[in-house]
Amino acid sequence: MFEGLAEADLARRSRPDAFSTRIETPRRGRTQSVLLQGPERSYDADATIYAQTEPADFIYQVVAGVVRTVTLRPDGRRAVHGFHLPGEIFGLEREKLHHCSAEAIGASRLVQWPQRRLDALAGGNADAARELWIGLLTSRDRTAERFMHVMHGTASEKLAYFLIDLTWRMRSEGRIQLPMSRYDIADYLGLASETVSRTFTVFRARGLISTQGREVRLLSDEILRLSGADDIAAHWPTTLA
Amino acid sequence: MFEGLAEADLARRSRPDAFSTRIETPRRGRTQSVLLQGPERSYDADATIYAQTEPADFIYQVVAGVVRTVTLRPDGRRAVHGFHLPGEIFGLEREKLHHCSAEAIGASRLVQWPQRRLDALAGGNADAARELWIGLLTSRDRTAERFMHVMHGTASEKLAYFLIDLTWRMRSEGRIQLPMSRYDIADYLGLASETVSRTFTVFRARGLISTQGREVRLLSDEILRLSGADDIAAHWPTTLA
DNA sequence: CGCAGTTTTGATAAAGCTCAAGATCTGTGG
DNA sequence: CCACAGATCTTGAGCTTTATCAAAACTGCG
Repeated sequence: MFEGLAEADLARRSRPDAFSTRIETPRRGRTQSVLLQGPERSYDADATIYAQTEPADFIYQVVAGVVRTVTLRPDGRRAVHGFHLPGEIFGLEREKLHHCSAEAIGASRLVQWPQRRLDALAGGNADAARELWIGLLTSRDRTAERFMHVMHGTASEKLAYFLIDLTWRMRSEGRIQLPMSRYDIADYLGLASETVSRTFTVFRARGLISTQGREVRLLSDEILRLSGADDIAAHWPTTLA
Repeated sequence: MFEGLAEADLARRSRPDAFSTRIETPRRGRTQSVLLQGPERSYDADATIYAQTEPADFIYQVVAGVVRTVTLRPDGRRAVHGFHLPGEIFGLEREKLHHCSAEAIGASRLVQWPQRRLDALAGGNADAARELWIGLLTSRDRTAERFMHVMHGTASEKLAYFLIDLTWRMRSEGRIQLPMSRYDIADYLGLASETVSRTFTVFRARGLISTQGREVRLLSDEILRLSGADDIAAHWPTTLA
């Protein structure tokens, strides 16, 4: 089980020149590396892209929107494995079947790519293989990093880490529109949704952030220290919105 | 940061025929796949194999003994990323530097292998590349799986999962000699060492295990249910020692 | 406007952490 | 072989954090 956690970052976190093709994205005028090419497919809000135990024939790259990967735990609770942003790849499996479900959060557009063609790519082309390899190592490291933050941290540290990580991945500078609900965040961080809410309130009271609905502004870089995301902090812009 | 969590299982968890060479191990009469070959190096108990921020020139495979990978967190606490058993590989990094330290638990023997030769292997040989690829996917999945158990579980679930996982990896049937201290276990599971102790006591009282020092016997497969390690449970021998 | 879903707040209880002390184990020197 | 010292492990009591249960405020949308 437990696909998805990591692939989120396979493309985004790896070196910007990771894959063979690249396109200019309108967003913030930066280049965005692209692995997959093919016809786009649209999904409505809350549409299921694939379900647990379905054959894992394709991997996907997000073009627009956000996808969450999810499993239902034995006790009936939901665990969110990851949020997949535009440019990010998910659905890569070791086994023949998907180990968790993928659902669109809001209307989304995706590109899909057959798993077996990826195999060929990884085996046949040394450069591509190397880049895929680095991407996987990166995604493993990201999984491990989130693990450490979430396992050892308080609710504040978890949420701070979540906000910083998401802000970074969205290429934003201190102002993000959260696509997901408090429930999603809670199930992602291993907290109760009420605790997520309360922690937002605490952050607001301490002047670390301001919120309007799902829009969050980071007001103080104290939140960076809270998050313990040293690697991100090192590259953080000096001023916040 | 946060190397090590995953490589633990790179060799062991992947398909048994994962790598090109294999040897017969005396242990329990099973075969054990081996990736690395070369001169062995011995380490005393508590010896440091490599330290954080050192150049990551080699990867290692455990021949005998057990290795733990560790980082010191900003608040001074220690986080144990993984325990590496005989046959398992660790030290594979994406960056040029090691992101955590590796220490021998008890006297150990290791084989080392230059990182760059691994690069060549992955890029040049399609079969080997494929196997390394699968190994990494496996290790990612294992990290994610542990993540889910540890993030959402109670102390009992965490410890049960730890015991089951270790028993499985040690190819044991319900009786293991823990190489690591309660402190190590606590820092691995994100618990206080006192909580680990208390949970052992609870398990003993409920007749799930018996202990003598660091030897643990699993007495009831109820501990399997507790652990939620369904994937392992599916392959579990029907009787416990 | 009003409904359904979401977010926030409040009160209470449970789980696990901290501090503290006692018990057990292990290795070492006599 | 025994005694001792240091480390490891266990147990206890109180406290902090977070989950749980409950309800009120807010939001978006038909």
